[in-house]
Amino acid sequence: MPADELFAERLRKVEQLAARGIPSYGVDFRPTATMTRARALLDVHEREHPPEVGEPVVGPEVAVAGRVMQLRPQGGVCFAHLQDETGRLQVWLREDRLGDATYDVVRSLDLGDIVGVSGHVTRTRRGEPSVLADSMTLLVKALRQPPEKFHGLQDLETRYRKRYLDLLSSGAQRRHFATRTATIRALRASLDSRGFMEVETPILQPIAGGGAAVPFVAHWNALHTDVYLRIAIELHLKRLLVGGYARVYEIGRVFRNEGLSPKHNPEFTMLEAYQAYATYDDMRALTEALIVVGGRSLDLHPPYAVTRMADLVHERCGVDVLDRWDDMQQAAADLNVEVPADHGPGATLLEIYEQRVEPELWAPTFVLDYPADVSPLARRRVDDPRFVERFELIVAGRELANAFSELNDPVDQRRRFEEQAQLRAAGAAEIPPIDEDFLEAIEVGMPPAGGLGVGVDRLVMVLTGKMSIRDVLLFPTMRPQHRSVAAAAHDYGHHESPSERAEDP
RNA sequence: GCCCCCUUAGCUCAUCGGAAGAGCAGCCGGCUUUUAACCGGUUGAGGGAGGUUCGAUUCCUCCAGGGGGCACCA
Repeated sequence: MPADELFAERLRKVEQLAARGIPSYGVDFRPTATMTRARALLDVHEREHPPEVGEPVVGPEVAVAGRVMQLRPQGGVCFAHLQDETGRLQVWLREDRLGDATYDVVRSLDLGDIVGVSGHVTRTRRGEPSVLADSMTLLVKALRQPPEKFHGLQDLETRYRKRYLDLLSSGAQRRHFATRTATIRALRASLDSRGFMEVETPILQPIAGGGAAVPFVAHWNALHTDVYLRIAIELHLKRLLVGGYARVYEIGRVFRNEGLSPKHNPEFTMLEAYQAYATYDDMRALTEALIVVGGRSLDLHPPYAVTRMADLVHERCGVDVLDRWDDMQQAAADLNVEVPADHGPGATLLEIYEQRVEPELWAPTFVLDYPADVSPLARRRVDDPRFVERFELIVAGRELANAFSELNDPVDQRRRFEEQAQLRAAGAAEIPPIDEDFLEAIEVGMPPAGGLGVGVDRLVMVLTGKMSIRDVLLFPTMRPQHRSVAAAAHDYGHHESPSERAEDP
């Protein structure tokens, strides 16, 4: 039967109930127990009042509410499994207890409806814990069918686009996303307990800096100007260090105008934390402390391996990159690593590392000391200014964390921004323009500090063993479907904006 | 942006160059301790647009969406 006929059939039931004065929505009902709690009450009752053989169990009275997931009507009796957040429980609906009027409602129940049931917890002849209903109230008539009751929702696209269907038909999925929340809660608690202050900083920015990524553009009608969605949190948190806070962090969404992949979602959750009078060595300790909070099944117990990038490349590729610094392009060529000709030694070294070393790093490893020219916000090493005090934590070939001793020398910072600006002028759209407002803040004086960024989604992927970032996002970004795009364009009307006038690259 | 694969009923799955089949859900009837309840009856489908063919769901082209890979990705 086509979807619209199934829909019409349920709507017809709503009207029939209404004709008899029975509402299908907006009915107040106060559950006194969850499904899990009601089961527990039955267990306790049976322990304290062991039932005689053949005698019916009459446990405590409860009121439960949930979605109808299974229906087994058989004439004057009907068994249904109701589901709430905690689980499922059978309710036992009898015509002789409910009366004709209510039992007519039972006869019209469909899978997916939400009902409230009051009665004593008991156990049926087959031993199934149940609520023997003294009353039943229809709370919601579902107009659309839930997914197939046995196989659940299989279609990946539907599970991503209509996550509510995925969740309501899969307790495993509900538990899975609860672990994501638990992980984030643990990160927050850990930072709070270390004296970090959680803050909120702007998402709409005139210059989206703090990283290298093409930003999303938004239009601000009142000011007739475009603004950008942030690509990182960094620069505002550093302004707060200037302002005098010693330890700040934010867990929030950042946006990068890039393609989709199992490891990339255009919007994702970043944790950034900054600590005054600390270095990247302190950030390493902090990273270990944070990761172990969420790390359960995986072997993520610190201490982790610590190696310098130059040493890793030397060991794994047999190339002494420090020796061949001025010859790095040739070193890459020798290793069959393709590098754009305009890459300097540092960028070339990073390319070699990312292609040849990083994918092989499975056990948690801190990779230390990145080239300075690819790390414009990090402090140079005193002993070798070609490198900065920066590390990434690599687990299973993925970057989980990125941290450095923050650059607080405003003169060096300006010089590095200007070098970056040259790359931008040469066509690197992912390099942000110089942020004078940020430089001014640094010029007021930012204490030496360590900073840490953690890709929360990737952390959750590692902790839960998921291979796709879509599986740790409740609502992953999906390509808009045509019908909704047309409708949205119509709803919003047409506003000429700089972003619309700009050529799409 | 490129390459490969996928799209059959509301859901879960079959089949096929020659009348598209099932389970669940739905509808009608039966059933007062069921468990993916059961029994009888019954409605309903090839993502979209073209092309090849006597005939296309099947073969071809394009489009859309999805999955994987590449590119991109501090």
